[in-house]
Amino acid sequence: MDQVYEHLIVRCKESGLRRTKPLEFLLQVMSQENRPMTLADLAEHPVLASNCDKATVFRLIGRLTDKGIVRRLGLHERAAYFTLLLPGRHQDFLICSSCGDIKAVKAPCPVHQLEQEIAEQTGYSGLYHELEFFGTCPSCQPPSDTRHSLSA
Amino acid sequence: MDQVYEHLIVRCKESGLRRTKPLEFLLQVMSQENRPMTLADLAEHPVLASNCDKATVFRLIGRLTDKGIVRRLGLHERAAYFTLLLPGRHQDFLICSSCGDIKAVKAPCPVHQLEQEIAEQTGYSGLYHELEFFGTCPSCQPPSDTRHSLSA
DNA sequence: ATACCTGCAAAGTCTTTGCCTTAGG
DNA sequence: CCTAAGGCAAAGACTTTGCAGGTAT
Repeated sequence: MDQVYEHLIVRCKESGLRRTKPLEFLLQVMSQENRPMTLADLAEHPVLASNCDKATVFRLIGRLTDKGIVRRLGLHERAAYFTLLLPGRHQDFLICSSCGDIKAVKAPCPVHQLEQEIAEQTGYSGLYHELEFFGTCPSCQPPSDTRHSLSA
Repeated sequence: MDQVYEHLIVRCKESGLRRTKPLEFLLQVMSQENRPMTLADLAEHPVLASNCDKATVFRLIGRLTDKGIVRRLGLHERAAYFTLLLPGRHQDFLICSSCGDIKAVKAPCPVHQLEQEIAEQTGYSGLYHELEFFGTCPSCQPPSDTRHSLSA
């Protein structure tokens, strides 16, 4: 836990971020909580609430995301996504982090068995899952030499 | 495609929704696009933009979600979630749709191979994925008889 | 005929930015 | 010293709601 914190501090330094109090507090909170958190979760956490501004947390998160130290979860646009729920049809998605293009994954989803196990082990009911793959689509990749794009 | 539309119309009727123009247009658009869409995607779609108000789309989506005809994707609170990106550590999550509790899934993630295949088949680079399980946690389930909750 | 639904517009909530000050390296 | 980072406050963006009139059943 504390090891994680130290690791993060090092990576921030390597990334050229200045070691400020707010940064330290933020990393401390995130490494302790170890779960996805919203800006509000973070900013309202006692440690952060009493030590730095919401805007600072916001900008820190932005920098950490740029440096690849933090990841923003979910379909990226800042808006809710909705999809039809059709009986017997389950879709997984492939999303381009750059242009935001979303397409359905053709391959069968390999998660159903795990879903079953989780239901049994945790007592959760009405279980379903969402699986998204993120990456950079061929059109958004920097033009290199002779890469064959097998699909658009 | 049109079959899907008809199916949806039927389900809406069964759910007690009135068959209004905006509803028809919305279902038409969603069944044609067949991908996750934001409220803005929907409301700004030519068909909907010229035929109904944003607020109407919003309320329709709400009703459809209540009826289980549409699903809202992602971690549900209306806010972005952030998580640490630690080398060699991948986390999948189990989220309670009712209380919003988020915990990490213990079991190893079964998706890596598929991820590999997708990278090869689509030409996407820098691929990663997010997998979330949603359901109702034991504490949020209506108290029934003698269910053993094997974990909290 | 009535309850549900729509459109318009305003209010709310969370996010994002400007600007000046502070402080890390 | 110089420039990145912080704090405060205002502006933005998307979502959500109130209300009055329309319409499916």
